[in-house]
Amino acid sequence: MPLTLTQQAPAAVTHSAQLLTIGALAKACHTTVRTLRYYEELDLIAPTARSQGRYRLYHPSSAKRVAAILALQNLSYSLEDIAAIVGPASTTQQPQSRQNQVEGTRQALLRQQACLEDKLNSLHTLQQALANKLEVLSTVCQPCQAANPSTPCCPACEHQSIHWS
Amino acid sequence: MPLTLTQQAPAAVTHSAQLLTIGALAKACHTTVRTLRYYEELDLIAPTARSQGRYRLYHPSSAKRVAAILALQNLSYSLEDIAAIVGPASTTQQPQSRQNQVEGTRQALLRQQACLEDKLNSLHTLQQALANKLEVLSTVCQPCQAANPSTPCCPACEHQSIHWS
DNA sequence: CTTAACCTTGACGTAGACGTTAGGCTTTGC
DNA sequence: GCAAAGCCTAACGTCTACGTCAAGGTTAAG
Repeated sequence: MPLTLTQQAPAAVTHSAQLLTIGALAKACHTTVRTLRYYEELDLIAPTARSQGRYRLYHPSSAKRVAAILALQNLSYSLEDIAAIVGPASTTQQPQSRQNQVEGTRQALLRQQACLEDKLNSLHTLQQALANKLEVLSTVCQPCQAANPSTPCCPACEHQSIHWS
Repeated sequence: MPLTLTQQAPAAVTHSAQLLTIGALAKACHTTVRTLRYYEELDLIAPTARSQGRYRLYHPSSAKRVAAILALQNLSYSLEDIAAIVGPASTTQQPQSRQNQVEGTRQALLRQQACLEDKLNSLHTLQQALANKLEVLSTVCQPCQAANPSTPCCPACEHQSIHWS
């Protein structure tokens, strides 16, 4: 949700409110303070406000964004790719028209969906190959165990490149 | 297939044979010489022999192993994980019993299958979530475009965390 | 025999994603 | 009002997976 900061430079707010310090946010997201600051450097997130003492303060909803970033990282997207997917934190802060917001989100979702499809495809291919190999291994190859280990394995193995070694 | 090197220290062989130089192997695998040497440092591969001038020489079947490594990398496995999957090149060189070979391969395949399953699961979950979000976006959220962009979006969006921003 | 193309080891450089330390201010709890 | 815990900026360190010289030896071709 828009971190509604109607454009005033991050106000010096008392820590009291519902806002989280960076440590609290980190804990909530099971990550580290350093990581969050690094994300800020890359414009992936931005504090909702700053305390009088310049502490970063975050709206609890920021956790969602952080969670999304971490989830994408788990899928081995680079932070650069992730930035392209979730969009920069800074422009995000600027109030856009709701229409733009919705469309932007939609585009991002579609991009992500496309990447995902690719990954799933290659993984499925690999899964197929793996299943085949295991099958051959337990049927054709098993009987040939008596052969000299330094000779090539059975033709079926050869053909399907069962052994890597 | 076993790189049959019946234990003699890599013989000084003339380049002539069926063996590939590192450059040729690299080209065959669409990778670089540096990469292959790096894999050797990590004990992921090893040359079949050396020429008189200490050139690395590889049996063509080495390409399969390299291809396997590259394929796994493509799936964003770290080289360390890959080493665990395909096993070290050095011990692989030692002739084992065929039984051990088969069993080792089977174990490796099973390990790889388990990893793969995990990845596929998280990807599928994400895919589901994505589809849901797109659905909500085009049904529930679309009508609410007139609202003030700085207010939170519709409850459906809120509930499903549609917007990251 | 010479030369271009290729290979050798060694070593330093790089980009991404943080970890860690230093020196110092802020906030909270008692 | 004071200590402990937490946060600040700045900057250097680290790990992975190579890229990129450098200085020199090796091979295949003509």
